[in-house]
Amino acid sequence: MRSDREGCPAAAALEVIGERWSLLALRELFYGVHRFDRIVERTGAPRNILSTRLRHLEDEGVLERRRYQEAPARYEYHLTEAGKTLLPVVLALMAWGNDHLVREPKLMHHTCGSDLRAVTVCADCGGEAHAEDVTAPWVRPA
Amino acid sequence: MRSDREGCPAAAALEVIGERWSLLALRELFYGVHRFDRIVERTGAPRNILSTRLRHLEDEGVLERRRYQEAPARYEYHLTEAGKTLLPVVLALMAWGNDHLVREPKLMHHTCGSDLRAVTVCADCGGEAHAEDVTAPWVRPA
DNA sequence: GTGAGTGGGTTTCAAAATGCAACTGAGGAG
DNA sequence: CTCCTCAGTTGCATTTTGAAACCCACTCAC
Repeated sequence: MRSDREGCPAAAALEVIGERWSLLALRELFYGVHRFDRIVERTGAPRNILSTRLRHLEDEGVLERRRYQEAPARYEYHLTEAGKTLLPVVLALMAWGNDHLVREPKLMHHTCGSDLRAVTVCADCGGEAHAEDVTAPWVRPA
Repeated sequence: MRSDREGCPAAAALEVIGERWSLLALRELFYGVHRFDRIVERTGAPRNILSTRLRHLEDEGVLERRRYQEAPARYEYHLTEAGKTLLPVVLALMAWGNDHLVREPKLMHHTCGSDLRAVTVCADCGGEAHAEDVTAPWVRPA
């Protein structure tokens, strides 16, 4: 990752992946779609914007550009290890959209065999996380 | 929620909470900060932008405006039930920022007594979700 | 060898969103 | 009176976005 930041981790994360189209591009990488033109088609992002987003994500160490062909040089985009750990963010977003927004919920399939209903839990006790668990120590730098 | 949408649930969710400052405003509501001026101070959002964001989130049914005083009429913002279910999104973002971005990780405390390390699991088997669990049926409407 | 297609972009330019600062308006405190 | 609080709104300059066209190096079909 390029730079350490101060303050709230959520705000820091949003600086990396919070711009329009960034998360949709990441979604495609999780889907296994790695090529520029395919990502454009599937997200609907303008080419020039997607171009700057991908560069930003690369700078932040979330994804890497791999040359898969010389002459003419062609590249594909792949998640780094840090990038792969963004899955919970994408999943949480999908789960919420599934539950509250779309007409016909899309099914995701877990490797255990059942439909994936993603929940966020405490790694220690396994209990679901509640709003009361969040306290507010972070004020932006005065 | 106002309107059913088509296509990818993640994209639909981003239409609701994906604009700049929206998630930081929601973070504050989870913290228990409900007043306009406090949210402005703590997020750093421009007042006019925050104003439009809050109205949008209200329209989408994520939060509600409550009058807490007459003459002069004063309002505070509270999460609706649908809004409260956005916690996993905020938590996932925080967890990732904590792990990859900030210099000194912030601790969150779970009600079970230990530090909250949020993980996303399958509700059925309890196993962690992997990228392989995500398949890609959603192309944007041609 | 010419014309169309592929793939990963960049350029151009107009329209839209953002952000800063100042202002408003109804009251309360000193 | 005068200053302060709170929840905004207004005006205007700056930034970002987005649609469309273009570019370049190559390959493939004719």
